[in-house]
Amino acid sequence: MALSKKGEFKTDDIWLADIAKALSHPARIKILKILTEMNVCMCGDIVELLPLSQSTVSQHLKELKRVGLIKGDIEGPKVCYCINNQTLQKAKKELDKLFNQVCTC
Amino acid sequence: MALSKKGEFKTDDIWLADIAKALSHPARIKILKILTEMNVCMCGDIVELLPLSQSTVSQHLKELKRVGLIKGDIEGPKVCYCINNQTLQKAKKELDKLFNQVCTC
DNA sequence: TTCTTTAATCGTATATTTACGATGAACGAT
DNA sequence: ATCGTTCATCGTAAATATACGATTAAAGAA
Repeated sequence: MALSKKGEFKTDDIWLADIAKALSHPARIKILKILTEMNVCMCGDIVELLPLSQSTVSQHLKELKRVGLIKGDIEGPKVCYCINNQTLQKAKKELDKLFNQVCTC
Repeated sequence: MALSKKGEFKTDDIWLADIAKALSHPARIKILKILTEMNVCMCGDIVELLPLSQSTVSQHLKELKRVGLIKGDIEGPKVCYCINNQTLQKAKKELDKLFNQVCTC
């Protein structure tokens, strides 16, 4: 693991930081758990389970979608949200890599 | 994994979100890597390796210290920073738990 | 067509984050 | 006692995040 000098940040670090940012709010962590539990569900269902307004939940969903952790399929007026396993798996792998690098235990 | 209703967020989710927040900037990810590579080092050494000012790096170190991911031992005018393996291990465990819950792959 | 449902977006307010230079405090060395 | 080194903190500016209610858009149902 070479430490590059002053230059810019590595693409990998930027990507991982961005994933971490998406996970940096308890509402978004809970949304991921809800989507797992329900397998697939609508925004309204999630609003029911969170102490937040519909517009705020929509914003959190947008952030999770931005980094690709979830997908949203439009079905008429509804939107069917679900976990995006591909990104999730990559995130898991990269986080494992970081912790294995950094953890000396 | 029971989904609690509207109420407040779970303590575990809040803690994990807070750890994720600490990891949500590439500078802080790189700092963790630097501290691993060097084992132990001063703030000045880290400033040398990042495209940020001393005061900004100090703020990032403070954020990592806030969540307990690093420790700082004062040695005269210097401060010796190092990884806090205990918190790191707990973070790894909790993140693994989340991903194992959420990842259906 | 009109009404209802669903969810995104707009407008807005407040708080937090990120960044910098300048200053200050702590300590060792001279 | 003074100087240099090291790092935290202060003051500040700009950007981003979080939250809400109100509005809009899109589609199915009446």
